[in-house]
Amino acid sequence: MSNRQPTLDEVAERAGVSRGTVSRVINDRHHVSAKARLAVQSAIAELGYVPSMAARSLASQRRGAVVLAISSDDPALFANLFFAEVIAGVNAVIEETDLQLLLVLAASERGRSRLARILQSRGADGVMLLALRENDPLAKVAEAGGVPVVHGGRPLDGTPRWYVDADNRGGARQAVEHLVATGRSRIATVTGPQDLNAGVSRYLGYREAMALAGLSDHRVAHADFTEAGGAAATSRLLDEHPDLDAVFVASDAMAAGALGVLRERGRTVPGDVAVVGFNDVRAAQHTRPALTTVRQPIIALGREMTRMLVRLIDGEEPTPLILPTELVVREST
Amino acid sequence: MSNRQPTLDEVAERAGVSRGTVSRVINDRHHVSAKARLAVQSAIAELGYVPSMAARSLASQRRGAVVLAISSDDPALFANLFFAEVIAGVNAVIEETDLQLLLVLAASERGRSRLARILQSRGADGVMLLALRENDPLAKVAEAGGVPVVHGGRPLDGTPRWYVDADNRGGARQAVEHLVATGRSRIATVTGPQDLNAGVSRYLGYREAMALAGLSDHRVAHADFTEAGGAAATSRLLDEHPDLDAVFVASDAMAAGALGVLRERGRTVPGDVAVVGFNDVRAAQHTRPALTTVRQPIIALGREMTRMLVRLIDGEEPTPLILPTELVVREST
DNA sequence: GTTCAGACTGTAACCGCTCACAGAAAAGCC
DNA sequence: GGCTTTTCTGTGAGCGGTTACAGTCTGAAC
Repeated sequence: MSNRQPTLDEVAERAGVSRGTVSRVINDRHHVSAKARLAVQSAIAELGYVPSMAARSLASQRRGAVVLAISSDDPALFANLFFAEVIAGVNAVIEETDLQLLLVLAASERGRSRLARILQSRGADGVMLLALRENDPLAKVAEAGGVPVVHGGRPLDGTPRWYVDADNRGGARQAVEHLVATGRSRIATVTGPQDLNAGVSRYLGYREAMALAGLSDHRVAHADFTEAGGAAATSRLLDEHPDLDAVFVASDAMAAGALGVLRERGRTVPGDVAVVGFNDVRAAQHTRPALTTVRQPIIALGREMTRMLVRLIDGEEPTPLILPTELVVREST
Repeated sequence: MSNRQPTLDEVAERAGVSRGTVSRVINDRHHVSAKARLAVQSAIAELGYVPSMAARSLASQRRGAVVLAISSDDPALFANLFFAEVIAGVNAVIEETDLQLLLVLAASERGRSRLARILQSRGADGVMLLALRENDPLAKVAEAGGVPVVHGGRPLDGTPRWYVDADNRGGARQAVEHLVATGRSRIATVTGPQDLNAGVSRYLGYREAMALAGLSDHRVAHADFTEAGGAAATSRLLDEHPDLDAVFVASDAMAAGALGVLRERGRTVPGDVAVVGFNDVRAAQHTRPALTTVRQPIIALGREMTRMLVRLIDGEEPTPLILPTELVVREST
């Protein structure tokens, strides 16, 4: 059944031309007469010819594939809507090209060496990198591969040449400004991990907005982007600053935890305390009260990373991109 | 910087042997003297040699890659923890091999033809298929590729030769038996879509358990696995069968909807009505009351699919696999 | 001391495509 | 019509491996 696929030579013979001409038609090159092109095209159609990736990439020295490397291989961490949405965005662009998408989950040493092998075996024409912590060795591995690397989100240490990031700082500022505008002044924040750019930038945005509004920004608790962490941080916040009337929580998961603690502690939301989250994950609509939050264009992040990488592969020189965020006001403010 | 990678010939020369011998060492074949093997190995280490995927797959006619095809390219649908967890499981096994993982999101015609191209260009040694609805054309495309195909979950029409599935029927039966054991007898069910195997099997399990317990299984409402659908179905159920004292809901998302409706209608859970869900998504712990549910081993699903595919590629003949589910009792029963 | 099986090694023919180069055909010019 | 350009086409040498085959070398058996 699995009859040998036809080869370029068979197409050439059938079309009555030479191998070179068929190759030119396939790769849409100039210097092919209309007649020859037509003959080749119909031969291809009749034979159901599809060029062999392997032969093509051996001869041309490019691979026709890119890798999406995610710095996480703990299933619990990877199993995260964020990644799923990024992948959806990446896929949307990949589909328009004839590139293939290689997925590498690479937080461990093992995963990293897999990526290194792929790159060294000329296995990909480019890399997209996601979710890097401070000093993540994955970045070095990727950069050493000799192919373009696009970062999703800036790593904390140093700014890579090419990246796409959400406007974390601006979004945080927006959120806090909204709180100020609705009459809050003793505004606290629960931050994300401070070894992650998103954590730092959102905290920075909070401080900027507070400074601009002439408010004190000392009501701070650091957490880790998880629901439990958010709950604990909120608890500390209430202990230390019982007067707070609003809290900007740097992720929706943490905000869910915060809402729970506020309820337990007898504070009404948004009556006593207004709450703003960050990310706009689907669950944000289902908290009670529904969460006001900053929407991050995650799918667009994936899409734009991929566009940027494709441009790099084509030899262009794109510039880094910061995607705008958007405040979504619901019931919690 | 991107200095040409060393080739096999350079390794051969440095080791003072022929190309063939180097190849044998790399592929761990017999008939290589210890001396030659050692010389080659150190030459490889010194040169940092990594074989070229492209050349190797051209010559050997295998690709060193498998594709995971997901029948969904609507970002909203794909952005689903289910898929993320499957991918995590797949990755865990892939990491142990030297296979690469190609991801194809293929619900549309375009996605499907991409998969077809990959297979026809001998771009993969095997395919894993996920989330097929009745008559999903993706299945045909995959089967036509001439490489082994492993299904994740049985499609509704026909049983594929190789698949891994969760024990949907058994899990449903377990759930209902639990309700019976805790003293319920007027047990209703909200089903999933009946063009999806999971929907049908869970309904079947419900009916089996009811029959075994000698109870009537006529309290049924069909829905679509979404929260809104589950809410609407529960509403209908309460209208038509106000006497029900328990409901087995075929997914957690639908169960969340059901809990909302029950609360609105003034029924206490589990006092008046016990509720069991299915899947054990993370959110199930956060509903109020926390949801009793059937845990599906999603990561294991990905893992076992991949193991099965690897065996097939190695020429073995694995048998289909049904993974056990597990009842997780929380507050709603 | 032959003979011979068996372990090792080298050789060379592919695998299916790309691409630089050279030759042929067509077009443009005087 | 001859000559130069320009456009098209064929040719052949790789790309970097795998693998069948043939040859070499060993030690054991006779």
